[in-house]
Amino acid sequence: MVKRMLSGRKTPTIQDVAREAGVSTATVSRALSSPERVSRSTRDRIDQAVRMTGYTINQAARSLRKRASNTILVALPDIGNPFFSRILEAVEREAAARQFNVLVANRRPETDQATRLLDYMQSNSADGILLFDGSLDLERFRGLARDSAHMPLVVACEDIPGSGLATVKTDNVCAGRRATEHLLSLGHRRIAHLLGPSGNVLTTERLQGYSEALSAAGLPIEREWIIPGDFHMENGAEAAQRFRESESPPTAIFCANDEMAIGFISEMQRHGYLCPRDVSVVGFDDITLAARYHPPLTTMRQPTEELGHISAMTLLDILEGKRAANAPREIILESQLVVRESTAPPSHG
Amino acid sequence: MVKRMLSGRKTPTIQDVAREAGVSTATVSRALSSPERVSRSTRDRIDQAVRMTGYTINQAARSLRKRASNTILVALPDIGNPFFSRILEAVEREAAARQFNVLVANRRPETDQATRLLDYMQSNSADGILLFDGSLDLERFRGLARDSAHMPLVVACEDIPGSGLATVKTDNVCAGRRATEHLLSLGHRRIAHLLGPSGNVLTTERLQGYSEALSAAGLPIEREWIIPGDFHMENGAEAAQRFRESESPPTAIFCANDEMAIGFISEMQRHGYLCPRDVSVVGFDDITLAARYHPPLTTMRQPTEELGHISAMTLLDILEGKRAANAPREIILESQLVVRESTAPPSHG
DNA sequence: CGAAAGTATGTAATCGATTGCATCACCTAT
DNA sequence: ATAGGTGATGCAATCGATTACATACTTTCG
Repeated sequence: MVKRMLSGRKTPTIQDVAREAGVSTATVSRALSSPERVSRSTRDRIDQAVRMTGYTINQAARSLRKRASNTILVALPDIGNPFFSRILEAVEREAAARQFNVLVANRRPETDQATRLLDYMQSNSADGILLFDGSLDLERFRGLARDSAHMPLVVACEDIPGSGLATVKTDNVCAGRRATEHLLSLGHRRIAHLLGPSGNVLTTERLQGYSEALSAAGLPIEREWIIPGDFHMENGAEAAQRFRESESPPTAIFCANDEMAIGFISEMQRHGYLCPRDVSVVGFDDITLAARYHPPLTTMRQPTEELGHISAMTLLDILEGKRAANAPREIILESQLVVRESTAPPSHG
Repeated sequence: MVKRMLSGRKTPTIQDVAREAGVSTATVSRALSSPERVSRSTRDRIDQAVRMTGYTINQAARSLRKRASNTILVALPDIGNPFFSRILEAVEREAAARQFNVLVANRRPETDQATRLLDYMQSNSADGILLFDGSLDLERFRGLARDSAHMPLVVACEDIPGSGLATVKTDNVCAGRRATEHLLSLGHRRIAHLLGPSGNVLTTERLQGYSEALSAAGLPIEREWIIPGDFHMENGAEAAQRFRESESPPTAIFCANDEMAIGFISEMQRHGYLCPRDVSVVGFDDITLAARYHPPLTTMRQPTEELGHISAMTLLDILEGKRAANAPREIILESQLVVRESTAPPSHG
């Protein structure tokens, strides 16, 4: 009876296991999800039957009935960026350890991201969202949601002040200030800042830290040396051009991420300038390559691993009811100044 | 009737839409998935009702009934590696454009990956797998699967010769040969090779290309200068140490990826050696940073974007029945030698 | 001894969308 | 006028797991 189906059979269902073990499907279901509710002997028979049939649960059926997909959605602005892909790596690790699947949604300029993300939730494809995309209009997103109060959503890296949402981020203002203070302490007085993408909280916070440090040192903030960027290496190269064309360029620059810092240094070196001899550079993130760049990059290290790990933990805790959804908290991680060789005192004060 | 439910309501279902539009659920379902099968007027009423209720489909219910999840699984060895995260980016773009979700599964050393991946399939969480993880024991994986012949699986980057599986890869042997030939043509005679992870097809193929080139030039293959690695920068640094400690080190090295090349150069430079003056280096992949490294890296460019795009297309075509699952084909993309400044003739022949 | 509580299991409704088959109205051709 | 065809729609079974409730049996204790 059993053997004749060996070939050409369908995927075994819980019915097959029940029949094989001589119990009802209810018992099988219980044996699998709460073993302590089933007697030892029945449990053994069921385990045996599971092995015999090669049964695996049908997630779709389970999701339908339980109204939960055991899946989280990770919304990223740029998977290709090592900073985010490292975070994704940590998120995936934590999720896998807790038997959750991870869906990724990269930003797509041509698509309305708020609608897209919402759709994942409303269609029951994901139970919660881990939002790393600072460009999403969160207000609108929550406006669209019919039940935004109970939407399991953890905002990471960026935040919406006063939104009351669970948030995991780093101390960007402070980090921006410390990066700038490092340059000031080396004796630099004319310090440029290469911005992140406009409209991004990260950008404004790092800029604020930069401004605070300059003001505290009694230095003016020169509009001209606050340079637009969007986290790509190309922006660094553009900034380098502006430096080279200037009559009296700054002696240092604080870049809102490492890629731009590398783009900047690379382009300067291509034209015969040396870092840190001619210009000091501080980056942000401490991507793997920063330590191996030439010169090794001074940068504000973000706790990438932790950002991913803790934000995932927070979301999963909410989903598993280990944490009240309406008791949000802001977790702020510390950045760390890593001094390497791309910064030095200015050559002529 | 309708309005009283405005607050505290459940997610609307197809039943709600049917009631609202005064038709059966069957008609609503048809109106949504094959509009041409319902009359113009009914369709309009249904569209209207969908808007009224804010209906979105319940994917779990649909998956259960259709036995398909509209989701693909991307299995990667290392999300954090920019080479793979760029690929993932391209995959996600293609999938999103075709309304497919993307689940990611990064390799986890402590877990049996074959079982894990299979589970995604058998539990109906994913309809197909895009396999970039060269370390998976594919034979065993297919052995475990009860129905491996019909399993929608596209192998990318690596391949299993004779497996008959749909494959998208680059010409690694050829690329390895050309990278080595480039060094030979500059006049190098003692050329080291820094390997990828052992047991990986990529590794053996690139090594084969390297060996072919040396043999063709009538040069011996020195075991000592085939150095183990696993694609991490640290390996490059270790290789550098071996160079420095050698009485008569090679004048050039071909590294199986850019990270290791950068690790190598960085460590050499740290000890006062210069690239390419003291040693020429060829990398592999052409990650974004390669062009901006110092010196800019000579490397074999892999068509990352295309690898992701084409492999995703292939898998999705299979899933959508646009391509027979049993009519597999091997697609081989060309790599391209990008000569920059990390290679030069040896200083003393 | 008998009521109450506890344990193990079964029955059947349920989650929400899809689809084979049946039905009905209307049209056309012989 | 009738048979056959076509197009639009409804009915109800179905996908596979979960779980509230019911049932049967066992243990405990006054």
